[in-house]
Amino acid sequence: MAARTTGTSRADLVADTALALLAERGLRGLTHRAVDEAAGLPQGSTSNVARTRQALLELAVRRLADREARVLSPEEMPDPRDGLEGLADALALATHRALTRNRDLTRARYELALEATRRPELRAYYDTAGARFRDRLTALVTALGSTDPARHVLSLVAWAEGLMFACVAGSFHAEVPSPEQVRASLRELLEAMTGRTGR
Amino acid sequence: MAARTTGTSRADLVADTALALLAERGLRGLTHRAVDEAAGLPQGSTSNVARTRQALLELAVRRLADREARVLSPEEMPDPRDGLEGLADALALATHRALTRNRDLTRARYELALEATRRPELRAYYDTAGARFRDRLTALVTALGSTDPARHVLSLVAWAEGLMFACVAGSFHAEVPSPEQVRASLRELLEAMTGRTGR
DNA sequence: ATCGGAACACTACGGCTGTAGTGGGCGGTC
DNA sequence: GACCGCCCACTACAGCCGTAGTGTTCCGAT
Repeated sequence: MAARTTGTSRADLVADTALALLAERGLRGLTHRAVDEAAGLPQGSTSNVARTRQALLELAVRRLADREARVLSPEEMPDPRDGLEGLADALALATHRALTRNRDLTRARYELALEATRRPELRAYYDTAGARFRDRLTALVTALGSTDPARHVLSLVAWAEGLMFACVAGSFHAEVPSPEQVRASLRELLEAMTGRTGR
Repeated sequence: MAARTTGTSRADLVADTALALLAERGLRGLTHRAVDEAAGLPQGSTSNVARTRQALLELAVRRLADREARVLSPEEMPDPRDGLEGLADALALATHRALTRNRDLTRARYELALEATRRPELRAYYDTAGARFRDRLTALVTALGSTDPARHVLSLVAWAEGLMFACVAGSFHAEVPSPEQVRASLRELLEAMTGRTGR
């Protein structure tokens, strides 16, 4: 649990606690009162920050988008001149972080993604953040000589997303794969996309 | 909604309705009374078939495993002699079906996968079904000359799973990709795994 | 110093959910 | 034909959830 203790506004504290709760107990465990309790706030606090459930979900999604934006920020993106290896390294690192340090955030994201299916207002945040990331990725694979950038970006994102989902929601194994394995698979993928043959 | 109308036992009707509800309204929308109503059964029926919520979830997961087992049955698997193209075709077809005809089933599976994180009893069904499918896939990629079958199977499954999740829970686009695109990407993946270079 | 407003703590309530209990009808058995 | 057991419809109830309302406290502006 353990959301921020200081320095952040009350709304951020509520949002972070909501995300932690989402990761731990799912959508069904996210209630106004549960957030109050988990955050150590007096009863009614969450209700005041976000009166309706819809508002609470939007608060959580907005906060999630904020925190993930920092992780996938341009500074974290590799230099195009680092080529295939640079991109593979950067993506492997981001994936690995999502499964370790930011595991709760990742899990909360999947919970909310499913919910966003039924709440169009939530979709907006996902769509814009996702599109921005994909645009940057498109530029990178194009620079690498991709023969079909749009399809290749979708493929890359799907691969990473599927790996993360499986690790976090346990389709195959609870252990996170070693960064080397992730890098190896990513290199393979990228090589296939650029027509290069593996070593 | 429209679950079965005849021929199936009451328990199956309840389970199918639960799965449909899960796809449409998520875990929060799955309640005993909601199933009664959606299935057109008198109040209390679902409660009798599965008294506790845990029992209802297990019923749904068991039914899901049954229905998916038919889809991913050995008969649907390609003949190893059909080679790379055969495997790519089969996987593309299965993926495409999961996104069209069996879309609700796929969505329900993701809902339950997230819930299974917190309910170990549900995990068992996923684990065994998944392991069986992966074993068959391992044999196929090995026959194709994969240089690292275990990792390659994980990679293939992650790719397909990620694509399906994105299409169903809308990370990038609600439209399902054309089967040709799916096949193209799969061929690329498989070629990379077997060291073959794409034409 | 006073006023106004915002953030906050607390209470209330209608509705829904999970689960237990109870009686009735129906089919198979001696 | 009488009996027994199972499945089923229905009711009951306690707990929790979302949301509205109300009074209070605190702070900045005047």
